Amino acid sequence: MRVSREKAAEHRDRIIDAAGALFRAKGFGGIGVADIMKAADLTHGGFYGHFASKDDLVGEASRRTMARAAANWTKLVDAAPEKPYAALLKHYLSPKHRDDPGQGCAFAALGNDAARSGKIVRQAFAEGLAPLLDILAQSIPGKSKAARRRKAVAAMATLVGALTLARAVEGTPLSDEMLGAAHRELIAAARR
Amino acid sequence: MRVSREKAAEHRDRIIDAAGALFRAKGFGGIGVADIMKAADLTHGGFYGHFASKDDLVGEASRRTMARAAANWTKLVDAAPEKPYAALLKHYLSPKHRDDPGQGCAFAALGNDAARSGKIVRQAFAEGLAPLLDILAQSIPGKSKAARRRKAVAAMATLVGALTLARAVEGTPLSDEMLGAAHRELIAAARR
DNA sequence: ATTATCTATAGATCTATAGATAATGC
DNA sequence: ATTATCTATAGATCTATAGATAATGC
Repeated sequence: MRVSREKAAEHRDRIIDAAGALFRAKGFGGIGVADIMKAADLTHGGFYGHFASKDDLVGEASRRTMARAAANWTKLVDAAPEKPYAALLKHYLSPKHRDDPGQGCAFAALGNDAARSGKIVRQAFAEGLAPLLDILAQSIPGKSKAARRRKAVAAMATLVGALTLARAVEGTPLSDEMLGAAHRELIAAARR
Repeated sequence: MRVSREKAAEHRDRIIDAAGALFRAKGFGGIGVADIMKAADLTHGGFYGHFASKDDLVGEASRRTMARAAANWTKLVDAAPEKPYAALLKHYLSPKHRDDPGQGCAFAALGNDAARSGKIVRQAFAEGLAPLLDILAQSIPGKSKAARRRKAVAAMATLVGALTLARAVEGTPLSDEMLGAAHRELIAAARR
């Protein structure tokens, strides 16, 4: 059956949201169009009325996921104006974040997948990363603007690496140790 | 045609080496058994005489890749006894390493894939990570053994995160900036 | 006789498309 | 009449296996 123009737009929205979660949980190649459509409560064939290809959806879903992350970081920072950096670290390096990749950071969930993707996806990841680095640079203590920027970029690497490794060794004692050590060292680096 | 017992063992070896490179370059799911066998100059069907399943090969190839990394790090550290930590950083965060994932660190190339794998693979990654952390902890300056350990774990997160992100945004200015900022901040943290 | 390898294929899964269906909106 | 969705399927690819082949090594 057909559906109103408004409903169709809502369907497209649901597809992007379902894809955003499933890609992060299983990787770009680990989930098929049919399963994404099933999660959005639509049939497989309808997909190609909304998107030109699966790659097209990969880009859309990645952009939305990263834009939401920036909004979320801004909210976290605004809610803790006296210690914004600590609030970001606590949130990012929590076991809860580690244990729910489908709702978490795109860079920690899909960094390898993006690296293996084409220029368009990598460009989208670069454009999604920039605002997170800006928020970090504004939250982090530091002597000069250049120093804050450098610390922010390195802190992002530590956050993404710690979460990625904590997930890769999940179920072993190294997993919690990874989150704890990264947290403590980032706090120490901020005091420099 | 059949082949000697010795040749068969060499074939198995070649399969594991080809898989080690191809998995790192394309991910566990991004390369098929047929292509791995072709890279090893063998036919597809012969695979199942050497391994019980593709998952079996994933484990073998991961273990070998990580064991070689530990040997390589030891060699790097031994070759620079006066500044072992700096030698490791320079090697790991080089553009050359970024641009050749098939010959590089398994954690930066396959961290996401490992996180989505079963317990057996994650356990293998944990066992492969431990010796790298030990080498880092021995190379890094620090007040106490516990402090060196903590710095080593956090440094590993920074290294893996920086390389992963540099690859994810490869082709944009952020890529080189990521390697440089991680390098400089890790050196600064070691001086604390 | 044993066994490492090869050919051929079964069975599953995945992207993408073609054509039918049915409700919307001019 | 237009168009969003659905059914059905083509074509490609992937893991795994069955059976044939041919060289090794007792």
